[in-house]
Order: sequence, then structure tokens, then C-alpha cells
Amino acid sequence: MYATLKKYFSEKVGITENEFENVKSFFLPRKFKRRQFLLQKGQVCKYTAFVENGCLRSYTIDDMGEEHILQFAIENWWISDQHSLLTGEPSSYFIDALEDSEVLLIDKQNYDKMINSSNKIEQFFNQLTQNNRAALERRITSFLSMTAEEKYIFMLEKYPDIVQRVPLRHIASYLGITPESLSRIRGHLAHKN
Amino acid sequence: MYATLKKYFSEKVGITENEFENVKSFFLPRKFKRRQFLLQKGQVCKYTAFVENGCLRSYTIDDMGEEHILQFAIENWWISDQHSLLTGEPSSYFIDALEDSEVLLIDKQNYDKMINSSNKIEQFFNQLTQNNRAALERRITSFLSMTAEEKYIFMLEKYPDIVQRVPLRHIASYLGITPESLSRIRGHLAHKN
DNA sequence: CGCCGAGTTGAACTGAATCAAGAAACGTGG
DNA sequence: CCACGTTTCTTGATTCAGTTCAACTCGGCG
Repeated sequence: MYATLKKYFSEKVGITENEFENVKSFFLPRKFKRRQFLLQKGQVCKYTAFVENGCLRSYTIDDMGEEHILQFAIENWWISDQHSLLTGEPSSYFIDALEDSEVLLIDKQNYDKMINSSNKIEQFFNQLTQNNRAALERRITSFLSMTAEEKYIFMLEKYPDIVQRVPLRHIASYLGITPESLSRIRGHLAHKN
Repeated sequence: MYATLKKYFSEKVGITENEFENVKSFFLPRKFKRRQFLLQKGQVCKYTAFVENGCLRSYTIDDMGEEHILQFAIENWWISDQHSLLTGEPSSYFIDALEDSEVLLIDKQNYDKMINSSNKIEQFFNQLTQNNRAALERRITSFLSMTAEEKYIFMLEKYPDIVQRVPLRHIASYLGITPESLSRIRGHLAHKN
């Protein structure tokens, strides 16, 4: 149940077996069935989740009842509502499982403990936060400058594994287009090459 | 030249006159004329700028030569390319002045010194970073769920002062629509009320 | 005064949404 | 393991929000 996290810390943070035993203790293993919620709008987000295996998503629902996906998370990804987690304000997002999934939860306290337990770890997580912000900015510029087809190609390049395994309508929701349009784009691209 | 920053730290961080004298020493005052660059694509971002007065913007230019505005900054706002600043990678953004402006620059080293000089300050800036991320996420969901008119109204509510003083075509660029469309939206809204 | 950039307005066009109908894939229980 | 209902995807016809292109107005400034 900790295999993915262990590999992750070993490869990305460069941590020893011993150090990992300590890190491991900060996490709470949980299983989520498909469609099960990790967080619902209005709740305060208590945990950041590391995905051991499976697939989750965070999304909002607008006044028309439409879902808008903010983020996907598969193996080796983190997902949470950081804003709610850090401020204690109720979240405006839902997080649920798109597949039966195993996740490792870490709360704010343990996160701080983990961060403070090692310089390497702190640096790594600061870096991660920075990369995340840069990714949000890239996504914004993609909305400013790209057509639907370009956004899809961009996503294919950045997250091929996610495009492969997530249902088309969810990809469409993430890109801000309709499933019909994405289906046509796909057909068009397939025909091209 | 430090009046705005002083008021900012006094009101938002709750800092005394004495403490401010220390904070002040970390900043480098600079003036920028309209159209002058604070950062250009390909350069490494060395400073975060606090706007004493005037107005700046950060933006990208796509392959068609179109500008896409990521952020505006007026009095009391911060602007920089955090990613470039922290990683040392060349920036993909331009930052320039939309009006003659006075800014206070702080580099990474002095930022760290400032942060470490007081718990209040550290907490405040962490909070600021969080709010910033939440704002980026809201902007993403605005692209996913809103029409051009809704985005404009949203912006009017969130940043009325910026909408007032920045030329229409820049607002349009920020919203990801054409100046013509924004002009029509404006006309339509004016006619409505 | 005359030029120039910024904004407005109109007409035609287009990328993507909507509406609707089928086809394919999926999984759940018998 | 099949059958049936559900969900997901595709395809077509139509509509619409927003773009593009072009002409015109207005205010500032040399």
C-alpha cells in the first residue's frame, strides 16, 4: 500500500529506506471506490491525498449544474484543496474517485512535521508548489491563446497517460469544451495522420 | 517613495514604525516609464516588484504575435515571475509599465531575510501566496464556465479599479476576447441599466 | 490643423455549442 | 456467460457567441 509513495520519495526526493519509515508514519492509507467523495463543496479540506493507484479529480459545479474539472490525479500525484486546507475555509470544490483508488492522506500537522524533518524534503515540496503554480499559469495562457484543438493537443503532450485512461467527457470538461466537440477533434486528428 | 509600502505593512501586516525601517532596507526603489520593461522573455527574473504607484502588467506573446495578459498590478500589488525567480530558469513572460510607475524591488535573498525577520511577516506572505493560488484557480474555472459577458462582470466586481484605468484592449486581452467584443459587451451593459 | 492610436459600430463569417438520434461499450444480475 | 439497461461516444443538422474585417468617430498632441 505504500509502494508507490516509497518509490516516489526514493526517486524524486532521494531518500533512504530508514528515512522513509519515518515519512510513512505521517500518512493515513485509505481506499476510495469509484464515485466516492474525498471532499465535498462546503466541507473543510483536512487532507492532501497522494495517489498510490487509481484516479481522482477535483471539480466545481456551476449554477447550470455543469461540472468543471480543475485537476486530475493519478499515481504519484497529489490532490487537495490547498486553500481550504490552509485557511480552514469551506471548500468550493468536490474531489471524488474516477476509479477505485488507494490514496495516502496527510493532514496539515503531519505535513508540517514531515517538511521540518528534512531539508531535502522541504526543498522538494517547495519546488513542487512552485511547479504547480507555473502549471496553473500555463493553463490560463492556454485558455487565452489556444483553440479547442490546440488545447487538446497540448494536453495530449503534457498528460498522455491521463488522456488515455479518463473518459472523453471528463477531458472535455477539463478543456472547457463539449464532449461532442472533443469527439470531432479526435476524429479529425485521427483522420489527419 | 515608500509611503504606499509603509501603509501596506502597517495595515495588512500590523507592523510598527521601527519594524518598518528594517523592512524598508530590503527594497530597491526604481522608476519605470510607460512601456519600459521590468522583465523580458528569456531573461531570468531577479526581483519581485511592489507597486508604489502606477500600473504594470505581465503577459506572453504567442506565435501569432498576440499579447495575452496574465496579470495587472496597481498600487499595493506585487508582480514578478515567481517561477523564474525561484528556479533561475529564463522567464516566458514580459513585464512592463502601462503608466509611469514607481516600484520597490526585492530580490530572493532580501525576501528570505525579510520573511525570517518576523513571524507576522512570514505568515502574511504565506497567506498571500495561498490567496494568489486560489485566485489563479478561480480564473481557470471562470474560463471553464463563463461567457465573455460573465467574465467581464466578474472582473468588474473583483477589480473595478483596474477596469477603470486600464485601456479596453488590455482588459480584453486579460479576458481572452477581442476588443470589439468587449466594446459591444460594454455597450450592451450600459444600455441595460 | 492634421495625424494617430483607441474605441465603436456594422456585416459577414466561423468555431464551437446545442439538440437529437444512433451505435458501441460496460457492468450487473439472473 | 448472456441479456438488458445504462452510460459513453459518435455523427449530423442547426444555431449562436464571438471573431474578423472594414469603415468611421473621437480625443489627444505635435
